[in-house]
Amino acid sequence: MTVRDHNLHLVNTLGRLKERFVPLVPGHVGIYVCGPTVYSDAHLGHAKSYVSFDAIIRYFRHLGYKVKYVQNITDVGHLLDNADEGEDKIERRAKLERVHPLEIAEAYARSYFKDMEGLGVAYADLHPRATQHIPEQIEIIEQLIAKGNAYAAGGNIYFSVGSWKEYGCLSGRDTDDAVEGTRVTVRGDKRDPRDFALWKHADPSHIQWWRSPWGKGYPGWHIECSAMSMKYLGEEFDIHGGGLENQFPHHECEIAQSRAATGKGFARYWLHNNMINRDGVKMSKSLGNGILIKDLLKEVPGTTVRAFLLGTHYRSAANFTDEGVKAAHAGLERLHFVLGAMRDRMKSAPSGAQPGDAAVGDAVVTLDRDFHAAMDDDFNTPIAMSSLYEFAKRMNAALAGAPVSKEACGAALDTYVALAGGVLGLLPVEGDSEDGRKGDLEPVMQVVLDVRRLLRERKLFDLTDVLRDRLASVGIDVKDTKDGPVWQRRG
RNA sequence: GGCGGCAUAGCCAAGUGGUAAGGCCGUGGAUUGCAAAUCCACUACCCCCGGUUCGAUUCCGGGUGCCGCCUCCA
Repeated sequence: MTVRDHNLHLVNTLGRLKERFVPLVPGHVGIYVCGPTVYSDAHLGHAKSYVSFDAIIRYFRHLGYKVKYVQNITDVGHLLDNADEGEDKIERRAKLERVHPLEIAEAYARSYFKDMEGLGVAYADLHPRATQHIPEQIEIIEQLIAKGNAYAAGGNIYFSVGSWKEYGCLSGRDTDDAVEGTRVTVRGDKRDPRDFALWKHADPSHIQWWRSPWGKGYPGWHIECSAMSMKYLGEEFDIHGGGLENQFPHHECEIAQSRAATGKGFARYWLHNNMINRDGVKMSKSLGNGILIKDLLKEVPGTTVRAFLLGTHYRSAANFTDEGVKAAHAGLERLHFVLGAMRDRMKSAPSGAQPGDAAVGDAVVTLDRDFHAAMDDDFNTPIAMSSLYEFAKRMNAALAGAPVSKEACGAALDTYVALAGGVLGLLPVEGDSEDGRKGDLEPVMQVVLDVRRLLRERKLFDLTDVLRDRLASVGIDVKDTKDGPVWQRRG
């Protein structure tokens, strides 16, 4: 498989510049994206992040790259951000429900994957778990100690930020100033307030702990991603992605400890997706305005959620509003309509050159060019989607005009499906729900529509309209097209 | 308190130093027995105040608002 010609540029947080993408190994892309900490159900913030990266991964594959996508599952280690006692989120939940922490992690990991399936997000090639990579984490810590970048204090191991001059290269933070400006005193065992834990001593109340050269304990938050990304992608790899909120300190710490341990460059391109708000305000548990993915999917199809999310650039903050979702849904129906129109036409289109082929060919060429230009420009999905709408408009017009050949229509269909469906995941999957739910009613509807046709021929329109209204009242929409009536079940 | 980002039509949202994509909604038209769908047309002086420039929505400074991170901790 060869890689298609492209001019992909992406904004690298490391350096804050738009750079041309050049893979470490030609034809291959290694990418690591920070996965969820599985202690509760996934919400819209997760959806924004993982749908964005899903489109990015799909685009790389579309270009012909062999992609190795690694996304971790964090099942240990994060501490509650606003708790005084620094309690592990998963352990806290486990204690509440009186089960083992891994049961919590397992349950929510499943829930997460189910949500992602609902959103049409493809699985990563590997979903490694933090608790299954403790030895790898310990090994890195040992390397850091040996190189003088980490030290033991009070049973804990800390990374010495002062020993690593590049610290701050990602977030662009002048850490010295930051420290100066605060009244922070060096607390606990740290030599420097900027230092962060690589390994924590486990006190008896801790449920999950592991043996280490430094006694019973558990890993710090940042070290897991260094261990898992480098294990599966190498000490230097192409792309590291994640949410903007993890840029500092999480990713900053990852870079420092990884580079210090290996002497290699770690990730070459850093991609950060922006957040999602609701009605202009952030979503949070305390405000009670958060939305769980599984709840939203009860209201609207996954493709609608994708259309809404991809309608905003991944680096821009999205604003979730009910109206916005409705708009995304309505627009998506047009994208689905033209798909159906092309598929229908394939059944009847003649072979051999036809007068309408030029218009179709034009629409395809324009779509192909504009879509790729948009995605090549830092994965600009909103622009890519606009090229889809432009295509739909042209294609609908073409199909209503001069005859179109099967070949031309087929080429248009293939391109459209590859881009709208394959890359952005906005098209219903073939053999999806719709046909299945229609199946059992098909013979009955044939009878009903046949009778209605006879009534129409006799111009008994009051009766045909009653029939249509009554069908609508039981959730069946009938539309009269010039090729005859079509029907579908709503909802 | 500190650092960084954003602010575009009723809603969602791209983008550019030279008078602003696309989607939804709305209006008018074509088509239709009607409706739906489809197609065509129309709808924004880009948060406020200064500055740079021949010219700024796009650059700089200030203000306001919102978002993220840090400030307790990993």
